[in-house]
Amino acid sequence: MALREEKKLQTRQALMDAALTLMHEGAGFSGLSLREVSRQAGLVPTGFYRHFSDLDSLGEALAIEACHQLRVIMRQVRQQAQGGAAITESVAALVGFIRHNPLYFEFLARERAGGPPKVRETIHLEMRQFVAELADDLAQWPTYAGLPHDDLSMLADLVVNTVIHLALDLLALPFDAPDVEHIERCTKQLRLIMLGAQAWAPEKGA
Amino acid sequence: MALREEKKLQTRQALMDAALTLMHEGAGFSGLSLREVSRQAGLVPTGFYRHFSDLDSLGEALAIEACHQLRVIMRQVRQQAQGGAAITESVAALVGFIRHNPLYFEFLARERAGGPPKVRETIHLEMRQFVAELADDLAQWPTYAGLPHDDLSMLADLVVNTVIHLALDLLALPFDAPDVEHIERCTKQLRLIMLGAQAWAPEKGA
DNA sequence: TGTACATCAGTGAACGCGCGTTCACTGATGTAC
DNA sequence: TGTACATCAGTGAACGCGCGTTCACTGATGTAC
Repeated sequence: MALREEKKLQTRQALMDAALTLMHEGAGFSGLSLREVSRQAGLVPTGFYRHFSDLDSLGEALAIEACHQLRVIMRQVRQQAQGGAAITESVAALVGFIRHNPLYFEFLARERAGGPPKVRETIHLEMRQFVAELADDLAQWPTYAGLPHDDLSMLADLVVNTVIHLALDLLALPFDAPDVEHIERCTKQLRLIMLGAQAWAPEKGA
Repeated sequence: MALREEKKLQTRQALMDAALTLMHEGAGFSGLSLREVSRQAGLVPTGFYRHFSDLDSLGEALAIEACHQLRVIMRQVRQQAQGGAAITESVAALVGFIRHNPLYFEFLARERAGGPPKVRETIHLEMRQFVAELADDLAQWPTYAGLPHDDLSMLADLVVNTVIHLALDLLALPFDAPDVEHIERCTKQLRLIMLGAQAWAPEKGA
């Protein structure tokens, strides 16, 4: 029962890749058609139903997988950061990951606001999870240890936001365009946020 | 030639409103059809062509109008801010505007990342304009007067971003849901950013 | 003011097309004995 | 190991439907005289 199962998973992945590829070229997930995606995956339209009940279901699978990938990346970046790397290096690492596998990031960035309700909901829940994890991390730092949970969450939200905005900007550029400007701006913004947090901490911790 | 022209403008506006209404209920601009929009506007499909050459052209018109509205609002909010109002009041004013006319904001927030290329481009250009205007404003403040133009632009970008994120969150909520939490978080974030900017200013101005 | 003509926003029929979904099928893969 | 049967990923024909777009039209509004 191994060979058959494996081939099925491959086809399923081919469908997801096909959707991402078409979205990259076109007008977002809502603009896709079941036949178009199946064709791109080298599958006859009716074969689609062996893997997903409809297009929305594929959309949810994409949202879940994209969030999973982002989570893995965020964990690595955070581990680097705990190893003492500065903001500059963390941002560079994130940019590397984005450039390495851009299609899932593009999906997240575009459908977070513009996608079908179910997809938006899935992404939204995952994002809250990221923010919570980052807030827990920040609580470990001596500078922010005294902050109430609410404030840590607010800070983490601001950081995640700023980074997502960088991702959006990078994905909007052609693949070979110079991106130094955007990366530097984001790095500065994060440094400014951290300065703000330091000024915020004693004020609130007192 | 006044009556006819006026009626035509009314129908054009009806088409734009129809598109916004359908987008609010459904899956974004890419999910709209020309016939659907025309029907919602009380117009026969072929009548659409008297006003727009195709759906994308309507999309561009929506982008331009939405940006125009946002610009007007931002100007008012900034004038209030120059009158000495604190961040809290500025945010409250912005929230009021968003709640008062949410559909154009929803269009901007959703299609900024997820829409067709032309629409994204239009919104992107307008956003850069906002950021530039805000940067000019900030340069008037004594605290930031010494900052280089790049840093002001970076700061303005961060502020605009944070506010847009608030708008996205508010629009994702049901109309009558409690939004105090989000508003407070955004207000805190802006205060933190301003603290960061104050710490940043002498560092760079020296 | 009245008349004859021009404009043009909105109509309605018609077209070919890609869509999502159904159904019965094929044949390779997996299982039982 | 060999055989008979079960499973099920992928096929291909067929359907009814809404789509975008064309075309010739109608009749209210606007203009010239």
